[in-house]
Amino acid sequence: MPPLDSNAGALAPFGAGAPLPLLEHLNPEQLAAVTLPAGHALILAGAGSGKTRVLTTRIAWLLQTGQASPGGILAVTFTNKAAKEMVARLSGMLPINVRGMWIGTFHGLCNRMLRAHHKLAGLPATFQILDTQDQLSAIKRLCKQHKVDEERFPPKQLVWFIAGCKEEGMRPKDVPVRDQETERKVELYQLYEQQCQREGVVDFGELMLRSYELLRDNDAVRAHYQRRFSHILVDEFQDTNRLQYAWLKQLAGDTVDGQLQAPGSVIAVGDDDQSIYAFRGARVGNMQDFVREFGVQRTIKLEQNYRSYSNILDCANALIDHNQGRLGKNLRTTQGPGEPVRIHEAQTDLAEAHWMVEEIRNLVKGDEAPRREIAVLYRSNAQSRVIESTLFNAGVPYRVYGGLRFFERAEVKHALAYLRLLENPHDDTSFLRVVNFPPRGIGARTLEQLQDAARAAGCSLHDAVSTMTGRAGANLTAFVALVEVMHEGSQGQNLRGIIGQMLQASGLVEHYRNDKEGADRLENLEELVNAAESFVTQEGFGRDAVALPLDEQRPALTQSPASQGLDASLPMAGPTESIDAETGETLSPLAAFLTHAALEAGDNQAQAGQDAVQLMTVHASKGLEFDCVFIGGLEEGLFPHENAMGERAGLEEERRLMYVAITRARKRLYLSHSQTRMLHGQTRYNVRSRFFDELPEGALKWLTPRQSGFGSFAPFSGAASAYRAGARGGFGYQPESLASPPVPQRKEAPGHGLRAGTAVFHNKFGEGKVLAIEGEGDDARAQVNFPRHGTKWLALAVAKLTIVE
DNA sequence: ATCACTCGTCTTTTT
DNA sequence: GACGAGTGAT
Repeated sequence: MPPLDSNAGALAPFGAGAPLPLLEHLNPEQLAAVTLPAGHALILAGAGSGKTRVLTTRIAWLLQTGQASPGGILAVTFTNKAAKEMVARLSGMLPINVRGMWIGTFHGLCNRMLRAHHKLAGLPATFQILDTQDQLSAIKRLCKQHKVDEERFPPKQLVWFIAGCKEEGMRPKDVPVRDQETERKVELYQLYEQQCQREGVVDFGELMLRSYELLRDNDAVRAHYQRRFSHILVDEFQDTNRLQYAWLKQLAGDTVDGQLQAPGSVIAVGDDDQSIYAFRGARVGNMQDFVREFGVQRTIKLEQNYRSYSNILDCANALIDHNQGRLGKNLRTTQGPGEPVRIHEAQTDLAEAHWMVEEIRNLVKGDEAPRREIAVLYRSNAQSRVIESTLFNAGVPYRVYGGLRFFERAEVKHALAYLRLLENPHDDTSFLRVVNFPPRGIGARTLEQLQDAARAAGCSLHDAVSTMTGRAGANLTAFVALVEVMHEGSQGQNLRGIIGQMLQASGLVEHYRNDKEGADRLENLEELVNAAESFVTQEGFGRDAVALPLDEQRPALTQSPASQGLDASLPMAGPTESIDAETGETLSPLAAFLTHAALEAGDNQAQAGQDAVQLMTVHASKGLEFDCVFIGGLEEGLFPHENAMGERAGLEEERRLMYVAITRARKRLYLSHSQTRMLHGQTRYNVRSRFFDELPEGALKWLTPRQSGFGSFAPFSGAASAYRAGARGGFGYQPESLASPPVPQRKEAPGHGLRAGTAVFHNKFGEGKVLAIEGEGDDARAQVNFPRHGTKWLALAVAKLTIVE
């Protein structure tokens, strides 16, 4: 989409001139969605139907035609990635400063609202956000303090319980108590809330719930935002939970006699067939509720798929048709049938991996697709191990999505904990995290005493330090003094200076420098300084973190009449001055950065840029697309997963998951299953997934002979279709007899294919050159020289080295 | 305080 | 089978 021509003609109100360039190349359904008249609407956007394009073009069109000002739009997504993408595309379409617009994640926007009205929301101005790790450690601490039997009430389960309550919008008093166990949990929920309040921290669920309550309980605030946001757009609506839906309703308007009086327009974009997050509270039913409660008049289906060939879409359509209660949608394409969907049966998980790698190499060799356009998808993370090692042995570069992200790494969290103490010394979670790290002679017993003292006095650990005596007291006092010194040293410094100073003064740098395995960690700490730097400059320390857009961040449609007199940066336009008074504050760069770190964990893509095969779970693949897709482990018990097969809802979600997986592929799709698989250290004999029987035969090509109807007629089909080896030995079920043409069991001989002079790539160290090889098999080591990190000996069985061609 | 050992877990995950 | 958390010994 070319950038908007900024002459007056192009900005003429809708209908006054030639068709807008913005609207070119849209199909009729897309055009209808983009130019919907004011009013609530549901857009059912199938996979690959140009959903993001429609969403962003709609916003651009609203702005361009003067129907909305930047400040009047609220667009909400689930992930930072999606929000960024929307912002990027929008700024490509219009010469607009999108920074001050309310485009972001649910949590990001809630945070923004709470920062602006922190007093009304009952929070300190500098409240910090607990991530899941922090939340768990806060709960553990609480459990210890209240002598909770952690056998009966595992902290993890409590976290889950509390998060679940909040997702349903329930405070402790709202939770129905059926039994003693629930009663105790509710009690702990309440204690946890008190603890968080005392420490000035909120978890993710709290961010959402507080923001909802702020709107619900405060007429002036609610009225203000309702007036302000004339256009609300929601992405991935099928993934919203009850609370998020309720939050949207508050923003949209007030309810009279069960019907929402919402003058503005709410556009919900989603796909019920791609709802795969029920396990974390997503409620597809919100789509039906939305239609009913908002009195939706217009529903538009985007069924034209621009991604895949029809064989692939036929599979997707046929599969999902087995689900009940769908809103109903069928993907179509004008592309031809393309290649058949290939199906392979392997004898073992290892053989399956070998087959995949062989196919991948052929694809790359035959120039069918670059490696980055090939994805291997799996249902559970455990499956990645075999595939990774096989790829590694074959010297095929690959990249695994998911895993530990930057701001979740231990050393980074340590550093952040120090920074948080600078902002708020009463943050006990952070206090405990670093009070003895690096070690300074403050042991568990001392901390127990300190916690008792703090509880007795009803104060923070920081304030309880003064009650401690003896050597322990002296050590604690020294720590508090250290924090105080760091705090004073940070005055008048920029963010980079503050962090640099903290890294030195805390002893973190010293500690990792003395640790022989600390090099990576030191590097990550340096990276933290860089992250802070780019946060301040490029990221413009703004969208999520700053209290509210201030004057210098005024977003405006430059040269556009539409923006005149309508200013996104005035949150409190209108007769609500009493609230207005609250909004003049900005967060310090440090506080803003800490918020950013909590709200956006960063990615783990150290090796971005490398042309590598993409490995990820099916969940992680949502929203992505690839030329060639492999889906492995299509076996009863694994996909569909055994834990989900019990009830229809669970099985249907598995089927949607499969639907998501299939629709990732543009050109080629490979499905595979294995007769046996190593799981939890035991070999399991698996039956082919029922999903194979739900695909249209005409679109398939069986690479290995199909065992007719085996999946459905297995002698032991049913809930427990996966059998443990040994438990059923001698049942007459011999994998050998059912085996298809034997998969060549190639022993990966020398495997690594490295020799002196080979150019290699390492996830951490980048490109380097092999100097020497030593040992064989699992003991093989290579000496590699990396320009940036010097020469290192790396065990090939451990280090991820790929050969650079 | 640090290491070595056992024990338990093991579907999916963003914020 | 493999990893992390928690515990006990030095």
